[in-house]
Amino acid sequence: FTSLIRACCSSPDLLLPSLRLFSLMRRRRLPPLPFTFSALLKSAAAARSLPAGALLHSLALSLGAFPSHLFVANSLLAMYVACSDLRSARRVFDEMPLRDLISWTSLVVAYARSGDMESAAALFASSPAKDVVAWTALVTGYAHNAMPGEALDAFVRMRDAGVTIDEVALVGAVSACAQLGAVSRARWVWDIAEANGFGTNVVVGSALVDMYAKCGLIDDARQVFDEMPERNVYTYSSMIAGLASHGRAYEAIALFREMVGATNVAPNRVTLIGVLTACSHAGMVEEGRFFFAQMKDKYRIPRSADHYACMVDLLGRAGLVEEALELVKSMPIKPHGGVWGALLGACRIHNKPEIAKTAADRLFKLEPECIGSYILLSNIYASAGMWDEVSKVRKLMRGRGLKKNPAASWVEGIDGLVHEFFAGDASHPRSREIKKLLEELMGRLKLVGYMPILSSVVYDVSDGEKERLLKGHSEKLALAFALLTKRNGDVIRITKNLRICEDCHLVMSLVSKVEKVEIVVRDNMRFHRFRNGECSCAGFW
DNA sequence: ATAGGGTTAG
Repeated sequence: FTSLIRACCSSPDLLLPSLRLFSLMRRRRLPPLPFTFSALLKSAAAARSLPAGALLHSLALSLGAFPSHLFVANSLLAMYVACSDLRSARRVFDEMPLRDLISWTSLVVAYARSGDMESAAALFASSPAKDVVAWTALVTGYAHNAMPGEALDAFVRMRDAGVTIDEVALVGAVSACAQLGAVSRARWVWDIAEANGFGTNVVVGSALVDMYAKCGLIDDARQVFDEMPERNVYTYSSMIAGLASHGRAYEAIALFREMVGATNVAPNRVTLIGVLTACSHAGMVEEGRFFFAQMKDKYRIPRSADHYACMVDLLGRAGLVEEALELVKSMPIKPHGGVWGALLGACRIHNKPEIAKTAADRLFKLEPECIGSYILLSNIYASAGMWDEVSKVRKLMRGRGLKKNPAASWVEGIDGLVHEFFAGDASHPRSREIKKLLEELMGRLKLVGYMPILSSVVYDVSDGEKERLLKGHSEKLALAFALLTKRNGDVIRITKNLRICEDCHLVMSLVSKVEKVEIVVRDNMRFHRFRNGECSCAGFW
């Protein structure tokens, strides 16, 4: 019976059969083994069924399997973690008369999944022993909670502690590098993967593809992809999304065609998001419509609100803002913030204050705390010169206690350190030189026809003041610093937390030509690669 | 016989 129940724990659909086997076993008066409970609890965990888990918990108590058996207690703990019931997990942990490393690690994971990395780290620190799995739980916990710096730090400490790194441990570090987007650390992690032969592992390889793509090294991502001995839906989805974010839509679509035509790897909803984003970032409206139409029947993928958001983005970016609005209205499922946000973004590009109002009103209800939509709406009104409306939006923001998060850019220096710049900020030690270089650079650009795009400034101030504000944009400061410190042949890589503005985009293009330098900017939307006066985004961003 | 893994969207 126990073997049969164990065979059921692989699939969430087999929870009921395994419970039925258990009751049959009880009717025949066969006493359950501790392993029987472990197997049953694993089924409940796989099905994420808290009711079934709690029932098994009380049965284990009454039949004496818990808390006396460590394995059963650990299985209970794992079940509560899988069902994201942190409190019950903690209670089981506290009631255990004996705990091993597995119990400690399970609870670390429970706290990490709940987003409480402080408690997770404290628990990890007080755990009496730490093996590679425990360390990995800490590293990936940080990575999952958008704390990539801490994740890498923990990874380094794990190595220093003399723990042998395996594939799973490395994946956490790779994912952290993807979030950081820092090239030198990405190379370092890749070296570790190579040295240990981990690159052939599908999960590590897929993570590396994603990491290189997010670091702006799309050709390296492709190389890792091409050299992988085995690829699955994650690998393809990462590569397609990476190509999409770099504006290489044709390659993304070609890869998708290869995937569905020449492999046994079935695309999923994430893959299709990559494909639709690729179309969007290249203005390929007809192709996007085609893939969107094919999703349900050809690939058996239901169209989610996320897919609609991609379509709204695609249509809206291409100037079909009214059609995008009609698509939202025709949706069979409830549009979420992403859908309205895409519409609002389109209104910004094509100056549609009325539709913007509709979209923003929905967003203010759906995501009242999200600052982005207020700023977008206010900027749309500002470009239309509707200053009264602008101040109304600003007032609304103030009333809700929302503060704009400051624009910032980062660039990795040759010292390997990441240098941070805020808009109009003079705190960098080399700020004077940066400012001087910018002045001189702007002068030179003007000789080749550069005119500052004053409309990129959304404040109602004089033209002179607008030009001064433009010069202080964080990505320009980062650019100047990079020009000041770079070696010949270096690619300048800048990361920005917000979308790059039109004026900075123009300046990057011109500088790439005048200074004969390649510049890669990662903004919050995508990558821009500037070479010889041209950007890979071809104006779509 | 129990613990740790990769992708997406304004």
